[in-house]
Amino acid sequence: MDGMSTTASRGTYHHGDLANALSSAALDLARRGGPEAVVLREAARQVGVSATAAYRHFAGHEDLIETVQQLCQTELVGRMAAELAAGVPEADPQREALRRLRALGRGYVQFAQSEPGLFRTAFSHRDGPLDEQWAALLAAPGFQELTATLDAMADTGVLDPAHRVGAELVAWTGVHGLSMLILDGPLGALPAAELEGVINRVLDAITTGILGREVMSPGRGDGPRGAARTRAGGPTRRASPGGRRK
Amino acid sequence: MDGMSTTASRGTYHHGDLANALSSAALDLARRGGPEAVVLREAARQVGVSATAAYRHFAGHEDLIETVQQLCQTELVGRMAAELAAGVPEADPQREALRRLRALGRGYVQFAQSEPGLFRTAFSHRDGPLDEQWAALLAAPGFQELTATLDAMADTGVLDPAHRVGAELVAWTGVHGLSMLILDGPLGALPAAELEGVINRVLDAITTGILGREVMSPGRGDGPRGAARTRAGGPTRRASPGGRRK
DNA sequence: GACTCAATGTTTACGATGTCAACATCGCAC
DNA sequence: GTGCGATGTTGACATCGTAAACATTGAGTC
Repeated sequence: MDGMSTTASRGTYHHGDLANALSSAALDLARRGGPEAVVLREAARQVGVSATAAYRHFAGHEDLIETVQQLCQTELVGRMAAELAAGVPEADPQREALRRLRALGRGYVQFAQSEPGLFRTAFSHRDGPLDEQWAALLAAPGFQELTATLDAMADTGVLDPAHRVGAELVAWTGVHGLSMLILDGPLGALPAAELEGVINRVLDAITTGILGREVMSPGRGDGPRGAARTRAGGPTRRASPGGRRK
Repeated sequence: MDGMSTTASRGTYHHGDLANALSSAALDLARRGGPEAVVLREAARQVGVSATAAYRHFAGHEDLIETVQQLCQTELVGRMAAELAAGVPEADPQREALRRLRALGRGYVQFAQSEPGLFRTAFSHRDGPLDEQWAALLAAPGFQELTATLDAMADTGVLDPAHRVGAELVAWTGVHGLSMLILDGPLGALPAAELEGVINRVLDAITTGILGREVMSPGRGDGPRGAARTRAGGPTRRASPGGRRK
């Protein structure tokens, strides 16, 4: 996807593909040290160019890191899709849908584990307009697969249509919180084997949470089943992919 | 909790309580702008002291921000406990346990919403030993209440003891992911009313996920129950990281 | 082919930050 | 009172983001 890009001691005055080279270098920095490691001067240094040259292609540090963030998000959904494709499909449509849901979740968490720097960068706090920040992610294959999978769950009958609405957010918040607590929270201290158990436990709970049986104890008839007001509206109206570039 | 602390133009050469004053000032910075706003020189400036004076009380910037992080975590659990105390107890022990679980979750998310800077700082990435970073949080009232509540759920029978193990992490990861996606993710773009719906939807799902009924569709006898390998019981030996100290 | 000029890089410089070293001032024990 | 350790201050340095002024190049145009 990139010729030689980074670390090129060129002889020509003009680089030829500085924008991409800088992005790649910055992405590498993010991979190693997360968002705070993305430093403009260092990226320029690695590309073999003066620091201020970056300003011909990026509005500034903020713009650079924003670009890197997009790349990180792309890698994330890539991993999700990869994990989905890796597994073997099940014959039964219902089980197949559940398998896909889990595969997407695992991909999400595995990406966070294997690329902590990129994951943190993908979700690092930005100030700009949220639409532009997340539009691409939501429209990307990995997330579209999630919607499709949940639809399949509803279609095949595993998932009560009444619980379909907002289901993507239940899944997303679950795996996201899990990933975050592994990277920046106390879960990072767990030994691998134990952590694996926790991950499975949470993924199970996410599935269960999406299926959403009644909340009150089902083993006893006394509980008024209404304890959970499920008035979740349609989330995330899908943002228009407006292309801005200063 | 602090006398006059910040913004004091003192006449004395010695401040008297610089450590606390700096912590408070830094906490304020975190409140406004999150972890990256916690800048040592600015804190010193607000206290009315030279920048390097801070080094008499903190090892450096890292140490300062680490202290602030602890304070943020304390405020978080405080909010959880407050939300718990605010609600009216239910007579039925089962419903009471469920109410408490939800109150803790709401407190968590509400803190993230009302104090985004503090929340982000509370979970900002640190390098140090994880034990020291999280030991206090896990031992704090707010989190102890969570354990107690889940125990109560198990004791009263709402929660199948088989699903008790790891339940705190299901709850935590859920509310944490929700909070994160609101602050640093796409959920921040949602209008308040819609967001409220999403929050309730996710909190419902968390409860359901903890209760953990079987995963395969129960409405139809065909589905071989076991589709989603619910082998969470594995090595989920309670989440508290062993207390090792540097 | 020489000229023009907009795009692309470079040098220099400024303010801000974290941090160190050397110095100043205070309070408290003897 | 006299030291002396604790606490603050001044000055300096490296690094970072960024702006201004200057240099180099390639692509057209005559």
